[in-house]
Amino acid sequence: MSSTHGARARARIEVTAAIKEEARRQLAKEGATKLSLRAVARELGMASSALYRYFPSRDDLLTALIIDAYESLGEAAAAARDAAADVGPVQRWTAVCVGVRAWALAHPHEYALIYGTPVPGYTAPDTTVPAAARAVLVVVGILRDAQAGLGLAKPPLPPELKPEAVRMAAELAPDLPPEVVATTVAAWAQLFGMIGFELFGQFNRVVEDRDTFFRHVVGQLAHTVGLVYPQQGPAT
Amino acid sequence: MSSTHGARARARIEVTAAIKEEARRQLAKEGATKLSLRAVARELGMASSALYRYFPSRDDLLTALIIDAYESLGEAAAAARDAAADVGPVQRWTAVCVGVRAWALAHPHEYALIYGTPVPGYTAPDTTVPAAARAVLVVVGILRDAQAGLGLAKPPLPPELKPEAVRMAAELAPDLPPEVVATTVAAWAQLFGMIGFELFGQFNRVVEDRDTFFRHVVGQLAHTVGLVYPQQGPAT
DNA sequence: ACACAAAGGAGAGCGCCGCTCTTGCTTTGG
DNA sequence: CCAAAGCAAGAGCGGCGCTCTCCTTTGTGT
Repeated sequence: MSSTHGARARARIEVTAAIKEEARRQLAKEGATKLSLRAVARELGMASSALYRYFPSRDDLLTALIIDAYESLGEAAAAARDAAADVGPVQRWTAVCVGVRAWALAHPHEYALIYGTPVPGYTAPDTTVPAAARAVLVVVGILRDAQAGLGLAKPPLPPELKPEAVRMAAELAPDLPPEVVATTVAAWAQLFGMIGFELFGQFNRVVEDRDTFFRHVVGQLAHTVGLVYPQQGPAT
Repeated sequence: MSSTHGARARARIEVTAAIKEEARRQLAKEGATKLSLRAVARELGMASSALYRYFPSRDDLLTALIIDAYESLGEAAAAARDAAADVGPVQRWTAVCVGVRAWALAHPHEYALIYGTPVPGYTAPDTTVPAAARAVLVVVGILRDAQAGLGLAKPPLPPELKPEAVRMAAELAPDLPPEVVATTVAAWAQLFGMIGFELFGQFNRVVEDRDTFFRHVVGQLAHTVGLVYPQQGPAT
């Protein structure tokens, strides 16, 4: 029971939070490569060596920030879904995609941290996996709702990809058709291709009206994953 | 005309090439963040300060490597296209996409350099733009050939995106339908979403048979950009 | 042919960085 | 009450990007 017993344990929690807070500030301002333990310690008025009592290395600090970033993105996605609770599945899908993009634009360095180039040694610990899954589970939930409601179209899938799709479905959403799960994973990756291109400057001098462009592409993606416009009424 | 006159100018070219070569080696082995001017100089047996006669800063060296990487990718794309000269447009599209992915898998750090997180204060100089365009112009050429041959389907496009599409077409391929150009840009971004996810570990424990998965998604993308299977015969 | 300017190379040094080790001090728990 | 554990601080190591100074080599105009 030495969790939050004494003042010592409490202080440790507070200092850890303060370190992460300051690190996040530097991350947002300068990016991951400029984040330095010495600068964090300096800003907090402590010796740089003392910081190693809380994070054994710079990469461990970054890992903590990565997990927080995944959580933050997951919350943004969930919030976007909840704000679009009373519209059709396609609109809800679009809302979540737009929300994810908005989060990325608002937190570019944190986006880069989780979806950009991995850090030097680049072995993501398994602790990041559940956090990373949160956002994608939001769209999976939308597809689930759509299936229970208006229904889902079954995207085409070549037979040689069927076993892979079945495996993916078993791991991500056993109650959804494998075709839908496989296509959703692809759409998810494609979504972040769009966002990454916009964020990392690949759309400079190419795409100007990015809001409209993004919404259109996301609407097309809704089609490919099996969501259809409610007006068209799928067969049940 | 002091271009390649004396032995001095020649030596400068050679030393510059040697620096880039060694830098590329380190880049391929350790990644961009680990690339250090001092290590390059050490490996070349020269003082680190001497290196600044050739590249005024580390970022300038990186910029040179970025341009080379774009060129390398463009050549890989062109080679894939030429190797698939005698098949239909869809197969040629697929071949180029597969070639781009293969290049990325073979040169992960160079891929990360150009499509991953940009370096901190770094804004891509305009010299990189034409190099970056090479690869995408390869697929534009395929679409051009398809239009001249079996024809192109016109992808759906909402009216509010029409002016944007027209602008993009004017800049990239004036002889192609704006709908096709806009959709191709989106597909290009989506393609790199897939590649980035695979390369940066986002597909770990999610997608296993990545060859098959990638080929399928790329085939679907061929549809969305307006390429149709020759067997189905488009209207002319 | 020779002096002179330009270019390249080498070393020392500045202020950063991540990280370790040692030395004390404070809190904690038996 | 006292040993053990936790924590802060300082010094220090090697490495980094980059600058400055000094010296040698090279090319060139007279």
